[in-house]
Amino acid sequence: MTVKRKNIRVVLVEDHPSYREIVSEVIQSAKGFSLSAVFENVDDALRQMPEADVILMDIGLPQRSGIEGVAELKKRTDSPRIIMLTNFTDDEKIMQAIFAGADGYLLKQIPGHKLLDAIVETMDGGTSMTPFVARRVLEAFKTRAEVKDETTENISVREQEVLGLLVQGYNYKQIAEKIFISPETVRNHIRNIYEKLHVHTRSEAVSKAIKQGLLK
Amino acid sequence: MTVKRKNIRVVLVEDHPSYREIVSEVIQSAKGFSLSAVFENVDDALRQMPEADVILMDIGLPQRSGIEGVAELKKRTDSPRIIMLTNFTDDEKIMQAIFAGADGYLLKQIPGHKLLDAIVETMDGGTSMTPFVARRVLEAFKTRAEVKDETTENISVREQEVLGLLVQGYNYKQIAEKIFISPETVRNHIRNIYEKLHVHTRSEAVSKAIKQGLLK
DNA sequence: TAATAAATGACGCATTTGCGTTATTGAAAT
DNA sequence: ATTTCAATAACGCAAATGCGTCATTTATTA
Repeated sequence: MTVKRKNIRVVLVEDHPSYREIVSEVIQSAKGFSLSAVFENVDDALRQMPEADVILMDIGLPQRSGIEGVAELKKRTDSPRIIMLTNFTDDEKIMQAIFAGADGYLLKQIPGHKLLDAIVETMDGGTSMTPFVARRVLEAFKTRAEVKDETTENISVREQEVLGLLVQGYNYKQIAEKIFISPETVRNHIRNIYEKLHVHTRSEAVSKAIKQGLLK
Repeated sequence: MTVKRKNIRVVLVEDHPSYREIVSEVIQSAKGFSLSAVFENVDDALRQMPEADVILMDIGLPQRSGIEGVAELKKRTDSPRIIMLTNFTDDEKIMQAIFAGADGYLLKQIPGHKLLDAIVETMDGGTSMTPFVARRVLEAFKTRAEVKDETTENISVREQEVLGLLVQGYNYKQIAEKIFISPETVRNHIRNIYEKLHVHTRSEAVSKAIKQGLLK
C-alpha cells in the first residue's frame, strides 16, 4: 500500500520548439511530476497560467522577456516558484532575473535528472543555481559589498533608523517628522553616527552605511 | 585501451571524527578521486598542505576557523579550489567565507554523489552551492543592490569622475582641486548629475550611484 | 550606588549646498 | 552649416549642514 502523493505540477515557458520538446519529455516521463501547461511566450503564459507548483521560464524570450514574466508573476498572490533557464551568453540578464525575484537559475544544458532535482529543491524553499551562474552572482556580489571594518562602532537601533532615512535622502526636518522627534535630536543622532563611523559628511555616512551593510 | 586520466586530488579539513570518516569513505571509494590528506584543524592544514586540486573545509572549526583557513590558502599562488562545508546554523559565516574567496558552499548533509558532482563542477570553474546557501546569498544580495532603473540617463565620463569623489565625501572645493577645475564647474556637474539621476541631494546621489553600480 | 550609554532637546554660527540664471568653447551629430 | 551637447566658469541667495556646547531622563552595567 503506497501513500498517495501529489505530483509536482510544472509549467514550461519556452519559445524554442526543440528545447521545448526535450524538456517536456523529461518532465512527463518523470515519476512524481506532471506537466500542466506549455507556453511559447510570456503573454500567453500570463493570461492562461494554470495552478502550478513550479514554472520553468526561458530567460531570453522574444517580445516580453522572461524577466518581465517573472516580475509579473511574482506580483500575484500565491505565485508558484519560478526557475529561469538561461544560456551562457546572457550574463547581464541573470542579475536582472535575480532582482525580479526568480527562485532558481539553471543553464539550459543541464541534464534531465539534475533539472528534476532542482525542481524538487526549489519546491523545498531553496534556490537552485548551476555552478556557472553561482559564480557570476558571487563575483557581482563581491564587487558591490565591503567587509565591515573593525573600527566601526556599534550603531544603535535608533541610529540605524536615522541612518536608513539619511540614505534615502531625507533632511533633518523630514527625518524628524517621520520618527516623531525634534530636528535637533536628529542632528544629535547624526552627529553620533558620524563619530561612530569616523566620518564628517552625509555622503561619507551614506557610502559607509551601504557598503558595509549597516542598515536594517 | 583506456586513456590514462589523473584522479582529482582531494584534501579534507574537518574536526568532527565521524563526519571525517564518512566523507573520507566517499572520496576514497569514488572512481576518479583520491584523498591526498585529512586534517583536523586549520593550522595543521596550512603547514602540511600537499599538492591538491580541491580542499573540502569545514566552516566551523575550533581555534582557527575555516574562514581564516580559506583566506590564508587563497593568498598562496596556485591555491587549489576550496569548497566550504557548512551547517544550517552558521548563517553569518557563509557571507564571510564568500568574501574570503571560497569556491563552493555545501551543506554537510549533502549526499555523497552530489558532493562528488560538486567537486567536479568546482574543478571546472563553477561555484557549487546547495540551494539553501544560494537562497541566503541571494537574499543578502538583493537587500544591498538594485537594478539600474530605466529612467537613469547616461552619466558622462567626467560626471562619473565627479560622482566618484562625491561618494568619497569630498565637497565642491576639494573635488575642484582634485580634478583641476573651478568649484563652480563642479557645482554644474553635480547639478547635471542630479538631474540625470532624478535626485536633489548628495545623499540620494551617493545612494543611487552605489546601489546601481554607476561608478568606475 | 555610581558611572555609563542611549535617547531626547536646544541655541548659535560659519560653511556648504542646491538652484536660478547666464555665458563661452569645442566636438559631434544632422 | 547648424543645432546639440559636454565641459567649462560665474554670481546670488535661501536653505541645509556640521559642530561646539549644554541639559534631562531612563536604562544598564560595574
